[in-house]
Amino acid sequence: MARAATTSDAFNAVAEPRRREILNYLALQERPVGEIVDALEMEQPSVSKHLRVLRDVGLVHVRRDGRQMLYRTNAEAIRPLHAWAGTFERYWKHQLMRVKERAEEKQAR
Amino acid sequence: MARAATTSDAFNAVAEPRRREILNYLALQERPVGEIVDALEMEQPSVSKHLRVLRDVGLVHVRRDGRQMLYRTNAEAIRPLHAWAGTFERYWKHQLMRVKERAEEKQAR
DNA sequence: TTGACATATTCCTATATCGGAATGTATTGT
DNA sequence: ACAATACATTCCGATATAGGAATATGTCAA
Repeated sequence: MARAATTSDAFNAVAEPRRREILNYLALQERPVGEIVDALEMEQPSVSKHLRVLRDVGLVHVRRDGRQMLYRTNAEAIRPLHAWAGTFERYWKHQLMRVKERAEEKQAR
Repeated sequence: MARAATTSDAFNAVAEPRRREILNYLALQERPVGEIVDALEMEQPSVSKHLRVLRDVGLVHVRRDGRQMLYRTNAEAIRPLHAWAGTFERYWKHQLMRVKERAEEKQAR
């Protein structure tokens, strides 16, 4: 078999650096495609395709305004990702504490 | 061109569901490959390959113990992911607040 | 209706996997 | 040294992109 489809979930969608850039850019406020193209210096078809993926997994919302399409990041859809990563928080805190303890032991000697 | 290499960063590495399962499993304590194979019901070569990817991006640590290789999740490497997703927290909180406000307005009428 | 503008989609190609099967390598026990 | 155990790697085939170029679609303005 081959790899899982990118459109399957948020994890795959944000694996692409360009799509993360787009999400960052659209977090503050909605923007038309043309502005994304200019701001991020990407080809228009490329932006449209990435937006399509982001839209399919619900990471962005769209609405039409005349001939423009206004996109904005749907932060809600990023929560599961944050939540998953967050389950490891206690572990890295614990790891950091051990590093700190060792440093203090060394200091004591 | 084609897609970015999976081994390039943590985002790509965790895009694969099986690798997330492995990370979850190895978070609590280190385990030999064989136990991962049994616990997650995956083929041994498959597990080894996923571990290789995780190791290349620093998401797991390894040490040898006799003929076993003991792997454990390096939670530290997940922090950047958590941090990135966390930058959107204020937005989803804001969105939720608006939803709540609308509900209350409706209630008032 | 026609033309211009803003986006989306399609077609094509090179490449990056993922899984399965087979094989290679390292370490231990006898 | 040799067999057994525990993993890792390689080779293969099917599929999923990402990007570029060209084209299609939708909307507004005159």
